[in-house]
Amino acid sequence: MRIGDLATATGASARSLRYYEEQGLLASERSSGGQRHYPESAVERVTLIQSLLAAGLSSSTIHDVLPCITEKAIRTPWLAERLRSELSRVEDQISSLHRTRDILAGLVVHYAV
Amino acid sequence: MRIGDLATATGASARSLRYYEEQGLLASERSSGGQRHYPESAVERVTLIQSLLAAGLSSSTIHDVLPCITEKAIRTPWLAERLRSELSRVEDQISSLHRTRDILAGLVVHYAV
DNA sequence: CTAAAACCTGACATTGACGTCAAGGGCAAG
DNA sequence: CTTGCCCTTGACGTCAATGTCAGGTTTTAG
Repeated sequence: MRIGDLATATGASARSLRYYEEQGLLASERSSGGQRHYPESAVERVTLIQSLLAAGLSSSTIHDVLPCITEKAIRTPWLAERLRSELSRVEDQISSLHRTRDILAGLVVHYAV
Repeated sequence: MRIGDLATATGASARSLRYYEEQGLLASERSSGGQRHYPESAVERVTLIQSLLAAGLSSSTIHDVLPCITEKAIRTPWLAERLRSELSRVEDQISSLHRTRDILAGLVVHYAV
């Protein structure tokens, strides 16, 4: 598929897809004319990238952490530690959001008309 | 308390506190010399602002929604709707983060050394 | 073959919540 | 009164992901 197809399939803009590639998060084959072509699996890859970005991971962190999904060889202790660290960051973020949600919910109850 | 005290009490920088005031999120009295003074209650107010910012609310949204905590008069249907809308945004964000956490947790299990 | 649609690179613009620096004024201790 | 620290406003810088525009090339439909 070409970049426009991938864009509509994932909801990401073509600009974002090129940016992901520039950051080393997403690979592409090039046609003889230089245009990007992606396998079907790229859809899943991009939605994963979107999830991690939405969770507040930076693209450089994702770059450090994402390859382990496809390349099994680089299973280092450092990577495991990095993953655990990001996981706990996300868990902290979730519990913080839970408290904030409770605050908002309290307001909603209080201000229901 | 002065701005430095409030900063150390909340962990926010003095710059951030001035920014909150500029955005209409935080009030202050001024001394004769023009320096800001805050009541004790400002600590709670600032931590609340921090929570809402961390939850992804913009400062302008917080501006729309925060006064209802202190000023009881402005209980409008519009405000209630706005609150509900932000609440559901935060809830969506939480469940999205849950999925992301599960992905990361799966990776951690897989790459534990 | 030709026109339209999609794509390319490169560069500058944007947004939001701040950091940071400059140049000066306020305020308590000695 | 002076020293030193904290404060003031104003302005410009930052960062990350993305928008947007320009000028040119490739691919596709007819």
